[in-house]
Amino acid sequence: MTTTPDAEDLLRLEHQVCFALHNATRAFGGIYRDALKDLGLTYPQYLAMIALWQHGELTVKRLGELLRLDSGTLSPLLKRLETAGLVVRERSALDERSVLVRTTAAGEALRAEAQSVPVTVARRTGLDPSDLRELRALLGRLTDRLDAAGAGADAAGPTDC
Amino acid sequence: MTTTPDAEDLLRLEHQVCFALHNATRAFGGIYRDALKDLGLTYPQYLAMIALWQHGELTVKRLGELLRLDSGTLSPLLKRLETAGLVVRERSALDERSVLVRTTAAGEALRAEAQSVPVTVARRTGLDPSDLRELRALLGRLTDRLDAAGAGADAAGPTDC
DNA sequence: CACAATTGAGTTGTGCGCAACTGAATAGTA
DNA sequence: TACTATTCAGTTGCGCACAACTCAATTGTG
Repeated sequence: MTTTPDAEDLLRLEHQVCFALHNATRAFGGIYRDALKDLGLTYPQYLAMIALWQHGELTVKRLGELLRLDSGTLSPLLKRLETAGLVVRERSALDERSVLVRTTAAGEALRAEAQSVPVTVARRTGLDPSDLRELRALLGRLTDRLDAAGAGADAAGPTDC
Repeated sequence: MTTTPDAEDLLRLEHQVCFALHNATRAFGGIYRDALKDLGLTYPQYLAMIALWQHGELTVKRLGELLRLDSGTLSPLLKRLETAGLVVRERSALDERSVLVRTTAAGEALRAEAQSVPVTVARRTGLDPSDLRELRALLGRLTDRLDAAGAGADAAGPTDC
């Protein structure tokens, strides 16, 4: 049915969706790097703080689920946040395998400063809030789809070739 | 005009567009990692090869412009591709500051194998080509906008607050 | 209860991405 | 023609992402 589009065409840089995605992520990263400089946070650290502000005390595992990160990334990241005095880590008494992470007073204090970050980013980018909401929803669906495709064997529907 | 949305709301994990973007990029990365395993390439290396297949010989600088990467990232990446025997680097005779990068025979041979990668990825994700085209265009505009905002001072238009 | 399997956090190693820097080559200018 | 400024590639250092691994704690099963 679909005439196979010229194979050559598929390998053009401009045609790689993931490349466009990658670039947008990095461009956004630059904006955030700037906005977060004063807070002394990297963007992933900022996301971790957001998760902790929002949910309160979390295990490393739960935090990893929320942020889509494994312990290999989170452990050193949390260690840096702890060194910065923003969080504390403590073995769970109920399950000694788990480690509970929670914000310190300094970490909570940072929350007030962080309020301005989304505002700054929105202003700098000048993007329409409703467009952003739509984009976010679209990306969410895309990620779910890709995760499903990554987890199982072939996705694309049961009747696929 | 727009009633400032609750500041608390802006710091919710689900509301971070960049987070959604980041996650989609990483989810896509997983798919590509799989698809590229046989070629022995990482995703950024794959993009570099695509650029070289498409444009032929390129300076490191030009390649960096195409891929949105600086020499700090490209130099070691190209060194790895050279070690793998896929590209060669050579000082330009016209301008001894520049280094020309081009594919080897092995690098060209890999092109045939790489033809299947976009097909595999498309099949695994099962995403509608027209949706993808639209998403790519949207992301392109977003990136341009973010780059402009990052380069200049405040973007958001001249009449912004 | 004993013991294998699983779970949770951490470590190690590799590669990417970026800032800040070095050093050589070229361009621009007094 | 000297001399400064810029350009280009590369290096260093740091943080993130991920695979593969370790080790202790817990769970499941006989």
